[in-house]
Amino acid sequence: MRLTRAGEYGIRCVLHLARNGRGKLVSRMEIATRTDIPPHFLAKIAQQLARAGIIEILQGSTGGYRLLTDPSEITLLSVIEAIIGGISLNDCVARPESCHNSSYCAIHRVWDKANRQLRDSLRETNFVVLAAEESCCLMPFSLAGNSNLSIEEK
Amino acid sequence: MRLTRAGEYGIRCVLHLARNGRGKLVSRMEIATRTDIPPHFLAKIAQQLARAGIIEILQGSTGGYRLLTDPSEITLLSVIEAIIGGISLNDCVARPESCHNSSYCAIHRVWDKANRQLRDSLRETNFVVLAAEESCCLMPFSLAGNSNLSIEEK
DNA sequence: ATATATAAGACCAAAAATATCTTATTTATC
DNA sequence: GATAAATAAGATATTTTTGGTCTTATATAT
Repeated sequence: MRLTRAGEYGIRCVLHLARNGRGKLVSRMEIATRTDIPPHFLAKIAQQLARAGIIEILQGSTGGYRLLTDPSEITLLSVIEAIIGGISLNDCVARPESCHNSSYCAIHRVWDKANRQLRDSLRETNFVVLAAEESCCLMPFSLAGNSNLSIEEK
Repeated sequence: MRLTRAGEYGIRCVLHLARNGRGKLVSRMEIATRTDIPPHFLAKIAQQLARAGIIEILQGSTGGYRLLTDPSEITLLSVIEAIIGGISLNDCVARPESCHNSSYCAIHRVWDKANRQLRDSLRETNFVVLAAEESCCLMPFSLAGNSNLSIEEK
């Protein structure tokens, strides 16, 4: 497991939406601009977030994205796993059947424990906490503005 | 961070050596054959292990590898970090300067904590424990034999 | 000197990650 | 209904990482 760029973008996107509150609709282009995500890449990531039931995508000329659930119910774990799939530190953990007898394997147990701890840490963190605090990966909310942007897609 | 194939091979190599005891010299080809590692790839990995002070490489016609320290002092963490470099779950953790102000960043702290937990788990596990137990990633020691092999590199 | 081992680094191939492009669809508005 | 402005979906391209191989050099025992 590794936090890929896509995973990082997913976090930024949800964090931006969380700072706007649960129901607020934000256009893809605004999110992309504010959080410095390539717009087309964001589209792909948003689809994964939507499939996971985290955001809702609205089409049409006034479309955009918005959170489906309250930021307090959205954890770092759910966002990350929506983007990069299940977290597993090695194959052995993800696919026990790839080993002959993983239940007896000492190495397997170590990775399995580490994997559980990692998931627990990520699950403990929700987006109310993150939205409230400052994050170096994003502009502070106060600077982000809101405004009706008219951003051209090229 | 992710356990790459190279990291997996590094563990297998050290585990095989650990099962032979600290001072025992084992040829590269024997290790490669026993643990199913491509011989040339093993050479590369061994060099990293040697640079980290975990094994010693002996050249010449009776050369091979052997553990420099007691298996009880060798941890999963040291082997893995010898191969894949420092463990970091995201860039933010590896290079704090890559963020504007990572010390204030809520997301940073979550990853940092998870990272510490992971390293702790890996550091707790040494190769005496691993060598004693069965591991699905390797043939059981009893089947591995010892013998003077004359294995052709082709 | 020779045979047999590893050293070291160049090199290549495959996979994954990142990013973009193109065509289609949806929706509000006129 | 036509148009403009947004996203959908998937194909494609680029870059990076990983995995593996090959070649030439060096070391050591006999």
